[in-house]
Amino acid sequence: MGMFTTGNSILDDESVLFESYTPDTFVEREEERDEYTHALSSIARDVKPRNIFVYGRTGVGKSLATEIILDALVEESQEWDQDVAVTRVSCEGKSSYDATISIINELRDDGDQISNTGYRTATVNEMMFDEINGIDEDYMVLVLDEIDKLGDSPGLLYQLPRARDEGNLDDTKVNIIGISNDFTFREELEPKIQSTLCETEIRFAPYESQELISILEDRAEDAFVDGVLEEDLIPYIAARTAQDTGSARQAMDILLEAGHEASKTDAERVTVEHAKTGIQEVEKNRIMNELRDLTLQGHLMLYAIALFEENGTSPVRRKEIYAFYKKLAEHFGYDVNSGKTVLKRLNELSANGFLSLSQINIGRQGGRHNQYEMDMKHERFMTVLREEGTLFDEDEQPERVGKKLLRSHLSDSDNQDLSQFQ
DNA sequence: ACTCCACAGGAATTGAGGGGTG
DNA sequence: CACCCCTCAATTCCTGTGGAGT
Repeated sequence: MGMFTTGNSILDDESVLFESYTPDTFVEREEERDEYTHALSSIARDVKPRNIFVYGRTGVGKSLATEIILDALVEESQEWDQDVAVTRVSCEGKSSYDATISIINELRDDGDQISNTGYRTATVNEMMFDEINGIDEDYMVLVLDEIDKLGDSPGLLYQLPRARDEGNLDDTKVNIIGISNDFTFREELEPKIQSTLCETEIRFAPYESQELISILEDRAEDAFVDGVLEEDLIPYIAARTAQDTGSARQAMDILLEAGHEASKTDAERVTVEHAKTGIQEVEKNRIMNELRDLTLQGHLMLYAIALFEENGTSPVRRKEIYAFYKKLAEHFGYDVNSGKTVLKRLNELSANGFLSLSQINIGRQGGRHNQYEMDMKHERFMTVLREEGTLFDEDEQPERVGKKLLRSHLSDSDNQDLSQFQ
């Protein structure tokens, strides 16, 4: 059997389960979609719609609903004799400045793009308003996806909703749709921005088990060969996912991994057992992806903590992590960062869910300090670390190398305490 | 109720790296 | 070319603080 066989007896067209796949029909989420469509429908009467703020966790259908509804809007608006331009920008990992440039480039021709750096902020803002004023359509819908990931909130969000009042925009009627994964984002906005940006709010709740079942069944029909899914499979995946995140994305990933597992083992049907493996696989991929986004220094820090964890000295305070991290960095020949930088990074790792942080205060004798421990199994982290290959080659064993380093570190750092045992 | 420890975490700053304009 | 702008990682400086011991 070749590596890329086409005659798979389990999977028919797995791409239906990929993130990149956009289905043309949308199952579930009817209420939200009605609300959404309704909010934009005033264009038919030539009235500028109110700005829309959409929120809900990842994988609950926000982006897909937006895409489908806006496609329909562009099409239907012809019947109403209105032209609508849609511009979509993802704000993930961008500052206001970057996002503004993305909007400009989105509106410009391919040959006329500007660079991400170099211009002063005022110039960039002016360019954006020029572009927006320059479009031919009567209405423009500007979708700001992942708006909560915008690095510095005020800039762009302050400019845009108020641009009309300030006289920066003329004929074009700009409507903003902000999409956020974070519920608290809205409350953190300045009242002024909040009231303009969130004129209409649409909340997408996490999917419930039953809804996930219909989504999975819908996709599975095209993705798998008929009749290969064990009866309990989809309900099982749906139930597990509903308890965890309620994300259709996650559920589909698990289903796909279960399918892979079944084909890999030449099974005839995809079973709940395969799904269990799938769940682990998805979790591992998640860690791997997030790990890939971390710097080498971040890997070093996690490695240090994983070793403490393996040694059974579970929550470790920053001071100790730092002392050991320093030795690791020297051993591997990397820069040694200052204590403050390490603290900052540890807190970032906690925010990303790699570590969990607890504050300890032992009063007069010791004051206050932070303790960290891994928020995942250290064995799993070690595997990913080896496969990732930043600190180690595939054939090396991080555990073995580290154990030795930790042991020698502990013996030089407190040899007074240790001497009484020898 | 007050003290006082050991550190947390914010602010300000720097320096390298990206790239603009005239 | 000289000079300017934005970003990002990291550093130093410094003020803030929770609660056991008194």
